[in-house]
Amino acid sequence: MTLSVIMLGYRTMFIEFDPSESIDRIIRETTAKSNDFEVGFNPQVRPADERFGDFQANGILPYAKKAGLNPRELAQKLIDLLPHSDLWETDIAGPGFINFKLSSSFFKQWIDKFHDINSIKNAIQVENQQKIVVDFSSPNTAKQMHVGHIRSTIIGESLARLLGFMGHEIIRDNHLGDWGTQFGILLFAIKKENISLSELGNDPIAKLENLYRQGNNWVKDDEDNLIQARGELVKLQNGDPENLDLWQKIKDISMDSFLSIYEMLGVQFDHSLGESFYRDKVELIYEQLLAHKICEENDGALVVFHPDHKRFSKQPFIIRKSDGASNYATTDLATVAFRKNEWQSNQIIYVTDGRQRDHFEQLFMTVQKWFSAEKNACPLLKHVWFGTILGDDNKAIKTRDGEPVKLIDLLSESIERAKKMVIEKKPDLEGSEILRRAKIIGLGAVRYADLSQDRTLDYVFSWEKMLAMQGNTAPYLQYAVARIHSIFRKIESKPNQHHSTEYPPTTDSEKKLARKLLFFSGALKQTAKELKPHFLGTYLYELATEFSSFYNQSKVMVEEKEIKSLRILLCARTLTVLEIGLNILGIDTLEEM
RNA sequence: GCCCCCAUAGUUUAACGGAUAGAACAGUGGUUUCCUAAACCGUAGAUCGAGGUUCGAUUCCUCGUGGGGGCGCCA
Repeated sequence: MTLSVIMLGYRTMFIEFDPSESIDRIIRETTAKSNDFEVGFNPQVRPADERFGDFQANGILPYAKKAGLNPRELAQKLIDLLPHSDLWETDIAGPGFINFKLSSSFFKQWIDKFHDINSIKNAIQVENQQKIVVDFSSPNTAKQMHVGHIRSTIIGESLARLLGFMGHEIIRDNHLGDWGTQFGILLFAIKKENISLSELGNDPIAKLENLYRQGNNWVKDDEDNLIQARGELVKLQNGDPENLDLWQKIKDISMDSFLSIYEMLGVQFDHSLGESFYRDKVELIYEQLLAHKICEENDGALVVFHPDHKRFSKQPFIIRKSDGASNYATTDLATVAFRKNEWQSNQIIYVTDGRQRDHFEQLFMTVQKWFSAEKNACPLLKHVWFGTILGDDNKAIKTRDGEPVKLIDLLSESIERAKKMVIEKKPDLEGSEILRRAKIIGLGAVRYADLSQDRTLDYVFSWEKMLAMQGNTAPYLQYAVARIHSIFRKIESKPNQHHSTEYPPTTDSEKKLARKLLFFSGALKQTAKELKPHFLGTYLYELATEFSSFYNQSKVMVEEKEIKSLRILLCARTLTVLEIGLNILGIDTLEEM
């Protein structure tokens, strides 16, 4: 084999979807063969500030410090050892950073190679595929979905899409709250008022919710009522036919109302196994946990203490109430076992409000001890928690009269507001088209508002902000997509047609756009690692900004064929990346806005 | 009382222990015979306080201040 063949080999071999992996690999291979570095040297390759290059390797600094070497000299040694490549230039900067500046040849080959959703998807597949249950949304039956459920639904769906895109097997499970105390209260109210469930009118779920609220007041006012309500729950859980029948009807009414919302949001569950599904699986939990001495009787209840934990050694995890009824801790335990033993899942992701962190910490600790005692491999358990949506007053969002905001009302208002924007822009559009666009813009805006910032933060709900055309919003991203489509209409071509170019990115705006495209894989990986969709959102916003800049500076429809072909290619790639990214966030796009 | 989370421009926020802390909105100044100006380009402005670890701290540790949340039969 001649040298030129080897070089050619490098040239094609190293164009990977994630350029930082190429750089990481070549550094590791090089240092492994050198006496100056220990095996396992970590190059710490990161995207670099534009001023310094495209990627940087920071690993020399800590390594040199530990080895008592001069970092700049060591960096120079490494650079000298690296095989010559026409894919990048290197230099040493500051105390010992190694900067990699990718060549125009690299950019050109990269945008040629990752030309559609399939090539990108193939390139991002994980090596160790997992079977992951994503437990999200989880509304309570007998109540309407309200804003409190939107974050779980939107974040959960987005993570499910991302992990699925990366090659994991995803099971979406809607863990309905259909077996808890609220049923005791509701059944009590139904009986007290002598209500017939088949005569609730055209908004049955709203009627039930009012009834529940009324029941809740009765229970609060009078101890006897509370005892009666708890009694109804115990009867239900013991299989009382009348209560079971009522319960089933309530569940059906609730599911109808949930499904209409899930349809709007493009969410489909593989399972909706609520707490009730586990009602005959809780006895085994009590037996096993008692047998392993993981739980104990305390004040009539069955509780788990964790002596090895500073707080949970005293704060109990109640798995059976003193009246004998199960609670959500019980069903959550049974649920883990079911997902592991029946579905063979090796990972479970729970998407809930941050206020449940203690519960999940206790649950996970208990599960680990339990599985260990049973000699069963414990699935990886992750609690993906999020902050609260706040109103103008910086308190949890409520309607004026203090009621929770119904999710359907919120989504409808967003669509209404988007409709006004669409009509203002294109007054002559047909009504159905106005509505189609309004849905995509309005629902996208609500979704993106939730996904664009760190999920652990609370955020203040603002129509003006989420529907703004400027700034980090869904309409801005959708507008970038629409403009790209517009270009393809003008040049009478399709974005998904095969486009190629012999001309590398050259001008400032071409290079910057191409450069931003290369960071897509990094954004996906970081989002998956942290389970935080805002990393992807921030990236897409930066890409859209870069595109808008390019759009203003670099006209696509130019005479020079080479330049035109390159710019068409950049537009097509930008569109592909934006569409993949937005789809993962659950946001639809428009060809025209 | 115990514990958890948060604190970055006027406001909303980004930053996997790395270089001169990056944006957006609101200010302010500009760009349109040109693929959607719902856009783009300038400009000004920030790490709660005090210690510590580190070659390097918005990031890690300790203490303090301020805000939010959780702690026995709700989920």
